[in-house]
Amino acid sequence: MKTLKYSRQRESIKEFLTGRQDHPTADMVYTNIRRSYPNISLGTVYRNLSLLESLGEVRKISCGDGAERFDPNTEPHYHFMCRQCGCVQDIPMLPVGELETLASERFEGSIEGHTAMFYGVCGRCRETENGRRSMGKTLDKQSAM
Amino acid sequence: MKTLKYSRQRESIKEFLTGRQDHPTADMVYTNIRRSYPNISLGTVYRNLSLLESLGEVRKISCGDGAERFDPNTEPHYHFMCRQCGCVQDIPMLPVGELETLASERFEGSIEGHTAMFYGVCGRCRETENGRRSMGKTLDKQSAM
DNA sequence: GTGTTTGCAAACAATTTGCAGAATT
DNA sequence: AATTCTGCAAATTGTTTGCAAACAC
Repeated sequence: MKTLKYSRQRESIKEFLTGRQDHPTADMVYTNIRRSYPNISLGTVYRNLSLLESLGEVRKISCGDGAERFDPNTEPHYHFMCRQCGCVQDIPMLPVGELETLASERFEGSIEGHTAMFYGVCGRCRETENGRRSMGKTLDKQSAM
Repeated sequence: MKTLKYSRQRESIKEFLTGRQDHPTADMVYTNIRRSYPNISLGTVYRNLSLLESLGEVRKISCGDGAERFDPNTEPHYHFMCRQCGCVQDIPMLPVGELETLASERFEGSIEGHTAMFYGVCGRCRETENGRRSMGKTLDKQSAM
């Protein structure tokens, strides 16, 4: 049998994720959880994140910048990624179901869902960009916290 | 200065990609190009793919299944990924620009573009699924060719 | 006690990079 | 001749896994 046992590590990973809306990577989760659990290992973080994902309690999002990101919000919704700072945010709009209808019309497979990713410059970067231009490297990884 | 010099390797990578609509990974490109250029190295394939990408001649698509895929079609368009066999296909529909308008309305950053990925079961898998059920592993990597 | 979860380290997979030599201009 | 590009191998990065000990039930 495959019963699920309690683990404070898993609990705190879930709790940490729930309190964030920046869609952290496994490594960001690890770095932060380490404050409360200095002995937790990266392996445990990965194991729990994928367990939580398969339980449907978190969702994984691939944004093509190397590491996967994790989202505590499992309701279908769209994302935005900033080409300047690389941050990932939620887009506060309802997914457009009609897209799937449109897609199905010309597609021979069955369509069960979809995701969307918007690109551009986030609000914070836009301010900076307006002030002083060309401040060196684009898309530098944001710090662990 | 940063001039671009001809290379038969790059040429053949581009040519190979153009002839495919299955969005191969770097490794698939490598395995196939090797028939014409047995000495080509994986590093060269990666270097050229990202060069071509930065030249805007191919597009990279991340579908969260480990490896990035490459698409010779740089026109904006949507993709589909089969949860059964993992294949990635184009969706023959025009991107819906209104999505960006909708997203902009409630978002403080600037939106410059978007992509969408549909999920479901592809036409070929649907047939198989109807015939005999539960044929073992789901989502097994497709062969290199 | 039985079975699940952890920490650690080693294994893996995908991608990048340094360098000397080959190819292009 | 000056640069760019290649092959090779080593290095990085992100993620997974085997195993003995720790923990939950």
